Order: sequence, then structure tokens, then C-alpha cells
Amino acid sequence: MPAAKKKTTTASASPERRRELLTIAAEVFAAHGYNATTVRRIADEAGMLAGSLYYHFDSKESMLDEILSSFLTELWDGYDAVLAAVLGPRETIEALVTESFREIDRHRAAVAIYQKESKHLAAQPRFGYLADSQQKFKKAWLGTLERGVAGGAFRADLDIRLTYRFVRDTVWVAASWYRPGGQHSPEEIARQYLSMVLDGIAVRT
Amino acid sequence: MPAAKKKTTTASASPERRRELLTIAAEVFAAHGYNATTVRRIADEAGMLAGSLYYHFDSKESMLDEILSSFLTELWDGYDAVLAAVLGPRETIEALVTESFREIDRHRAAVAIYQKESKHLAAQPRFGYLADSQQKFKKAWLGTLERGVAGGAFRADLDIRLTYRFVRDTVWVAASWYRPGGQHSPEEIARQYLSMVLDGIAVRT
Amino acid sequence: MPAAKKKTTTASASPERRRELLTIAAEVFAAHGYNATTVRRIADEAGMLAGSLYYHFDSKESMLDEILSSFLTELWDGYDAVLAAVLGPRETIEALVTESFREIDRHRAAVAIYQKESKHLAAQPRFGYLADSQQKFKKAWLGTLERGVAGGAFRADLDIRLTYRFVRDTVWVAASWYRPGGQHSPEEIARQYLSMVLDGIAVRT
Amino acid sequence: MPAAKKKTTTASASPERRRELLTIAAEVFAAHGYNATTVRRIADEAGMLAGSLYYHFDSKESMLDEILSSFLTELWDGYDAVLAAVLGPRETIEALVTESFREIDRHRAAVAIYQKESKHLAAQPRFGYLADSQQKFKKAWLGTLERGVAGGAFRADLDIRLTYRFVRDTVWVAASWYRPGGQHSPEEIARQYLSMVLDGIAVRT
DNA sequence: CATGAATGAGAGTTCATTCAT
DNA sequence: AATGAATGAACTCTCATTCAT
Repeated sequence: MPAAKKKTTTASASPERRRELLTIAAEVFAAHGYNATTVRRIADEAGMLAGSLYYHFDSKESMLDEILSSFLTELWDGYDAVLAAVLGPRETIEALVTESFREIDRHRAAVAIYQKESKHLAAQPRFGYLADSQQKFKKAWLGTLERGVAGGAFRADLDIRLTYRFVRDTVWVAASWYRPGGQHSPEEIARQYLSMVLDGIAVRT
Repeated sequence: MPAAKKKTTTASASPERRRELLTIAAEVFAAHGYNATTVRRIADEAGMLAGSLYYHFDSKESMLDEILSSFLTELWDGYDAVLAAVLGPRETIEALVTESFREIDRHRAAVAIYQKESKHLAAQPRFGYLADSQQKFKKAWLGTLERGVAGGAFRADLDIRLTYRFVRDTVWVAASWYRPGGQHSPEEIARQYLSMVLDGIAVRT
Repeated sequence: MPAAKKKTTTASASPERRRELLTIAAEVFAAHGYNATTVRRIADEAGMLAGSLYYHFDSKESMLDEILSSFLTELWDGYDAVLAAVLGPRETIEALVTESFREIDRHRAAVAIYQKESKHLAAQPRFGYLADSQQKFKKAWLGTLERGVAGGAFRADLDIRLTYRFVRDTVWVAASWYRPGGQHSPEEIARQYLSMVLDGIAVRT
Repeated sequence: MPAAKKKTTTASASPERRRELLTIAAEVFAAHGYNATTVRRIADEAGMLAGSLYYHFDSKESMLDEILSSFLTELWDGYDAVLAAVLGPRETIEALVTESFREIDRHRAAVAIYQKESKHLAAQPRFGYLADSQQKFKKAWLGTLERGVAGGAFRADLDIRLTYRFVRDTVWVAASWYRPGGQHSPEEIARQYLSMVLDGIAVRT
């Protein structure tokens, strides 16, 4: 008997099928929005009946939960590695942005869902970890930006909170148009994005 | 005059009350998402019963329609004025961005709704004008960026389509956190945003 | 203070306007059915707003009531005159049928409504007079048919109740296709109908 | 076989249950009228909740549709057989009438619904087949009557269109009072009806 | 007399969820 | 593992009716 007191009802069976179903669900959630997605639609896409999903999952919400939490877990694995390396501020930003685009590449659907739904989900206790993550995220970025300003790497005349918001949003919004397997690799997109954010789009005079 | 007057599609009634109700509806749509918003909730917020809304509007969807279309109408009034002035590429970008933040200031809720819902709404015939607008929008921005690159105002080493997407998204995503009456005026936010996008956040070496 | 304890609220004003409105209402009821007819529709047709009808009438139901009861009153004026004349059975049938088609000519809409709705209305206490009328109607017709059979005017080999039903229904169903001012006068239709019912459509051999 | 199977428009499920539910629905529609019948009422009668009906049917309207169309299909099976036999005019009329009463016996509720609702339903595209059927019906009857007049079987002094209407209506109106399992078999009713229509109710002089 | 705005009950419908098989 | 059938709550919308103006 493991430590977790989760219902073992749904925990059974091949984790592979779960993965498949979650991938399908994530895709549909991303395409149509969580609320607008019916459980029937997911089941259709998976070639089963709506009720059958409940053999695998407790509820529609728990699918969403699993999609988002496993995405965030992976994301923070990457971020924590970057932050633990204690690079210079510019290099940290570069590494975080690159990591982010890699994550978008891997979890496009989850990121798109996160983008659209996290705001109102964060209020629910079940999704408290979304707020926690955002907090941690903010701390990491703001800290790095501050270090950069203090060290003379970043401009001091910009409002640091505005800068944070702009940088944060542009990175993640990319999930709404990014298509894996397209022309640009995530690293290439990161490079271009960083070039723009760090050095601007105007020609230097 | 016994001639029958056709239904004006509930367009009658005092336009002031309509405005009030639409403002309330937009706020609720923006806060919770269109789908997750019940007509009852809007009515509650307006101090009336759900059914009473149907004296003023045909449907929940027509409220959304009116919110989005009147926002876009105003937006394009501003944009068209800027584009008609035929400024230099950098000045055009500056004017468009400033205009956009002003619009966010005036129609925060509508912009937030647009941000979240336009993608899947654009598929419906009724909301075809969303796709049209996006098309026009893209043309204006891409054209200006191309002019800027050709004229030496903007860097030629950046992928112009990626640049367009980044610029476009960051501007509008601001609607998700912007609060009118806050510390920064829309013009101030535009200034900072432009400074960042045009000249970068890194200190020039 | 008169004997009736009716609300005098709606009893006011020009009876002519009431007539007009009732004529309109009857037409719409007949065309679309009582249940499917909205009070708004009637008001539209009358060039006023739905609420305004309630100055003239207590309720939608009371319009229906007035339409049906005033039709039945007129109908029985005619029938009672015929029955009081104590004609022979064949002549009585002829007179009743002719009277009926005249009534259809005068009150087409009311008859059509009666045809469609009387069956389930008769169960409601308010419309008890519909059942009463039907009873009286049945008695008059069955009595005449019996007299005719006894006296040798009508065939004895037919089931008298079936005959009654057929005769009754065919007369009134005419209201569903009859258009006043058409090719045939009510008297002409009555003549043809009687010829058919009394003598059959087959050529005598 | 991973190929997606399109919605069969709820046409799945055991056809038996569908039949049962449609029989119940038809009964309630016939008794109270389509509009006045609530989906909840049908569900009650079927011992289930209103929402559960939607597992079997798309909508209230589609129940009506199925009731009427399957009735008409059967009806025309019978009629077409009669017409294909190319009998004499009198015999054709006799066969059509008999067939009609048999159909009333089998589908009393459907016929009653048809009688009450077909007129305004026929205007809707979905129920266009009602108008088609009526057209075919009219052609068959009028043609037979004309043949009969030409061949000397039917009286030439009657207006053939009026005759058609009378005959048509009386047959079908029977559905409003007919109770299966009563004193008279459909064939007996047909016989009496034909005797009346063909030879009249008056004694021959 | 009529309007404009609202009420409130109830309608048809949707959908996450359950559960015996 | 999955199906088929049902539940029950909630939703959007309709409509007869009311009433202050």
C-alpha cells in the first residue's frame, strides 16, 4: 500500500493507454478550450464511448489536472537545472528562454491550455500549484532581471515589472501559433526571440 | 400608417441600457471566459433576471458579437487614421502600438475576450469579421516591417514573420494584466514597450 | 352594480377595438394553432406591443374564450331557429347543414380553432361550454337521424352513430380549407355536400 | 479499424427501445398536441428523465419527424399496391378507403398528429415530405374520381374538387374518434363509410 | 391607450457522470 | 476495458403577464 491515499480505482491498467488518452485530450482542450470540450468529443477522438473514459480517469477535471501538472513538473526540471547552474544574468535569460521554447515544442497542447485556462483555474484549490508555479517563475525571472540591471547587463531605465511581463508573455504566447515540425526548431526560435528582446529590432544608429 | 414594421432584431430599446449591459457582460466574459459565463451570472451582475436580458439581446452570442464587433470598429478607426498618415516605418510602428495600448485601456474586457476566444470563433460564419480583421492587421504590420527593413530602419537578419508574431502577441497579451487607472498610462506603457522592442533590453556594448 | 362579478378592468373602452383585436387573434390562432401563437405575434399583427393587449383582455386564454363562445352563441341562434321550426328529418338535416356552412363562412377562423382545440379544451372547466355544446349538437343530430330512419327517410342499415360522426366531421372540417369569397357560396357548398351525403356519389343503377 | 465512424445521428441504440419510446411519444402528441406536449411529459410516461430521451433522439422535433415519416412510408406501401393493381374507379376508391381505415387502425396516434399538425409543418423544409405526400394523394384521388366520372361510375353533376375534399377529410378525421379494439373493425367502418359515400344515406325513391 | 422594461415559470437541450452488464 | 443506457443538474432561451409612466 503506497503512501498516496488516491483512489486506486482509476490508477489501474496500462499507463500507456492513459498517456495516449491524455495526449488526445490535451489536443482537444487546446483546440477548443477546456469548457467547450465535451468528454464525448475526447472519447470520439479516442474511438471509445464517453463513459469508457471513466475507467481511466476520475473526471474531466482530473484529465486537465494531470495534463497541466505533468507539464509543469517537466518544465521545472529544466528550469531548476538552469537556475542551479548560476550563470550570468544574460546567460540565464538565454537559457530560460531556450528551455521554454523546448518545452513548447514538447508540450504544445499543454502550454496552450495553460495559457488560456491557468488564470481562472489558479483560484481553485485543486489547481493551487499553478499559482505556486507562477510565483516561483516570477521570482526567478525578476531576480535575474534585477541581477542584470545591477550588474550593468540590462538597461536600468526600463520598468522591471513591465519588462518581466512582456518577456514572460511573449515566450508563452508562442504556443498559440507554434507547430512542432515546422520550419524553425525551438532553438532557432529562441535565438531569434532573444536577439529581438535583448538587442531590439531597430538598426543601431 | 398601418404598414407593418419588421422586427429590428431587438435593436430597439434605449441604447444606453444596452451599453451598460454589454459593459457588464464583457467584464464577466473577460473574467471567466465566454463559455464558462452563464447568462444568469450576467443578469445577476446587472441586477435583473436571466430572462430579462432577452428583452435587450437576441442571445448570449449576440452579446459577444456586439462586444467584439464594436471593439474592432473602434480599433480600426484608430488604425486606419494612422495608416492613412503614411509615416515612416518606425513612426508607423510607434503609432500603431500606442493606438493599441490606448484601445486596451478603453476596451480592456473586449480585448481580453478577443484574445481568448477569437481563434475558435473566427471559424463560425457569424464571426467571420474576426478573421478579416486579423488579415488586415497582418497586412498592415508585415507591410510596415518590410518597409522598415527595406529602408534600413529595421534589422534585416530577423525572420520578419516571427518578428510580426512576437510584436503582435505581446501588445495584445497586455490586456490580460492591464488594469485601467493603474500606475502607468497607456502611452507610458507603449513608450516602454516600444523602447524594449525597438532597442532591446540589453545595454549596448 | 350588475349581477356579474367580472373584473371591470378589461371591460372598458370601445367594443369595436376589441372586435378588431379578436378578429386578428382568431386569424392567427387559426393559422398557427393556439399554443404556437404568441401574444407578441397577435400584437404585432395589430400594430401594438404585446403588453398593450392586456389593456383589452385579461389573458391570452380569455381571447380564445371570447372567440369560441361568441361563435357558439351565434351558431346556436341559427340552430335553435331551425330546430324550433320542426321540419321533417331530411329538411332538418338540410337546414342544419346549410346553417353550418353559413357559420363557417362567417366565422371561418373560429371554426378552425374550434376544430383543432376543442377536444382538449373541453376538459378545462372554463371551457365546459364546449362539451355542453357538443352534447346538444349530438342530441339534435342523432335525434333527427333517428326520426329519419323511423320515418323511412333514411336508410336503416347504417350504424347511426357512425353516420352521425361522418356527417358532423365532414361539415366542420370544411373550415380548414374554406376561403370566404371563393368560387362557391356557402349555400352552394351545402347543396353539393347534401347531395353527396343524401344520395351518394355513385351513379344509380 | 481505427477509421472514425461519423455520428449516426443517435440512430444507434436498440431499435426496440426507440419504437417503444416513439409509441409513447405519439400517444402523448396525439392526446395533447405537439406544441403542448413537453418532453418531460413524454419522459414521465416512459419512466425516465427528460434528458434521457436525448440519448435516443436528437430532439423533440426529430421524434415527431420519425413518427410521421414512418407512418407515411407504411401508408404509401399500401396505397401504391392498390394503385398498381389498376382496378376500376369504384373498386379503387373502395380499396383506398379500406386501406386508409386499416392504417388508422394501426397508426391511430400518428394519423391524429398528422391531421392536426401537418398543415403548418408542411411549410418547414424538414417536413417537406408531408406536402409531397399530400400532392401524390390528391393526384391519386382526383385521378380516380375523374376516371369514374368519365366512365359513368360516378355522378357528373358534382364538383369533383369538392367531392375530393369531402371524401379525403371524412376518412382521416375518423382518427380523432377511432379507438382500436372497439366495436367496429376497420374493414367494417370502411364498408359503412363507403356505403354512405357511394350510395347516400337517404332511402332511394 | 399604449409603451418599455422587467418578471418568473418553465421549456428544450446539453453534458459530466454513474453503473450494471 | 468498454458499452449502453440512464441520471440530474445546469444551461440558454421563450413567453404570458405585470406595471410604472
